[in-house]
Amino acid sequence: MLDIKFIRENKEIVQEGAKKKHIDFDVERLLQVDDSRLKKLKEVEELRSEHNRISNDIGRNQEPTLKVQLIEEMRGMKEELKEEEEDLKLIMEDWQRMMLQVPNVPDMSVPEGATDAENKEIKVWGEKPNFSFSPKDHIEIMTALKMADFERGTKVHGFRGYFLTGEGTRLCFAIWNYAMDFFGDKGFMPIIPPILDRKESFLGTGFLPQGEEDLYRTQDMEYLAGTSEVPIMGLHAGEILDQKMLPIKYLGFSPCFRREAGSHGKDIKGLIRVHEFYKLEQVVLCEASHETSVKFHEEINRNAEEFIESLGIPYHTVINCGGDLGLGQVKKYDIELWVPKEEKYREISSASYFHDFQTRRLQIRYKDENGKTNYTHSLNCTAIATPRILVSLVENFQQADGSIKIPEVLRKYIGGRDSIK
RNA sequence: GGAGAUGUGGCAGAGUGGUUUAAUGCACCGGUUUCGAAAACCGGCAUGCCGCAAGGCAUCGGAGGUUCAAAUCCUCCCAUCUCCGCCA
Repeated sequence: MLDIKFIRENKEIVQEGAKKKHIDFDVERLLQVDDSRLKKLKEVEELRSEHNRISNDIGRNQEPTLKVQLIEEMRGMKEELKEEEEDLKLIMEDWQRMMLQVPNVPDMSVPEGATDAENKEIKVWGEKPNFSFSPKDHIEIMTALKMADFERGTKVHGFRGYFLTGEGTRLCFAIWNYAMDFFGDKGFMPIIPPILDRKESFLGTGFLPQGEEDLYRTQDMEYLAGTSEVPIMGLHAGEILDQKMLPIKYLGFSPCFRREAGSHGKDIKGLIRVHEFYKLEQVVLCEASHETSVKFHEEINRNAEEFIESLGIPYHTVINCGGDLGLGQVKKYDIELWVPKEEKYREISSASYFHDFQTRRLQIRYKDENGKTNYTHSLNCTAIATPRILVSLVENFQQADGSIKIPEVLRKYIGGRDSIK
């Protein structure tokens, strides 16, 4: 959510921002609704003021006949006030609905474009493997090594189901434990949040009201989060933090549930697109300055790059174009890993910042040194997602004999072994 | 799942229909005093919105309702505590 005053004072910027994001939003219409909101608010408040004044007089007045007379008078006024309040309520509902739809303004550096096809590559790292044999895809490799069972996964879960078995499971634990150490060293506090959450945190982070169809919902009207960003952002909702607490850096670990509605034809096999997976996520709350947000955005994205580099998997980083940004995002980088069999890069990480878009919705604030209350800024970036990482890991490190070479840094987390056979 | 109790500012805590613009204390901030500090004294001290300002409106866990008037009465929801049941 944006500040209505900011919108009023910068309506061209907000309108241009929506256009760049390819989101259909009419700022003029919002401002018209806001005009009527302010007008009606003034009328209602004046009536209430008069109403309160006379009510207090009645309370103070001990003379019975005058009291009865005033109470009679108030009845008529009450009717008028009720009507006006009803009008205001309707306007407010319209206003709030629109306010939740105002897209945050993308940064100047975000490239134009409608879809992810127009994201711009800004970095390439690593050497793509040259195989002396015909490489296999991750499904074939992992099935042969009994690291995963897709057929039975489908039997038990249905479409997009999978079991991780044996060394596949061990490899995940190794990656999680390595990531805990790696990101822990960078000052992130590990945290396991509730992933079955009330709707407030989804509204606050911007996954609702848009995006309802991508979420699983329970019979108690709770939702399963698709990322620990949701509950972690909810963690400090409604709080006024001490500036000395900032920046707050959390490393969330959680299962993630995604319905993948509308993507039925895509990635129908393997571990690329699944309904449930596990993810370690970097979440940062920092002071309300654009420069600080940018600094942390670069930092958390770089953390994710360094993690991938330490594993030795070739990747590139892209800056997402306007049309590929979410409602609240100001700017986003995706890190994509090389998948040899497909001969293309696939997304593993996504780093975004929001300014105060999320924290305004969630009411996460802090007092600065002047005693002024500000909304914090928020950012998040994948640390590592499993089992998707396994796709690139097993395909890039597959050997002629069908085994997989384990990256140096992971070995101590998997019993010192250097390969999976 | 059942029964009961409770929910008031950063904290403690008064307030059960109308001089409550939410008492009082603690904490915190500023001042006086002091070489400096403590103590004492004086002042300030919730949040949001409208307004250039004066000022006004709203908020006592949340949402509705009754009333001329609600922290106070009613309904539903949420949370906490105590007990019972169930359970990894």
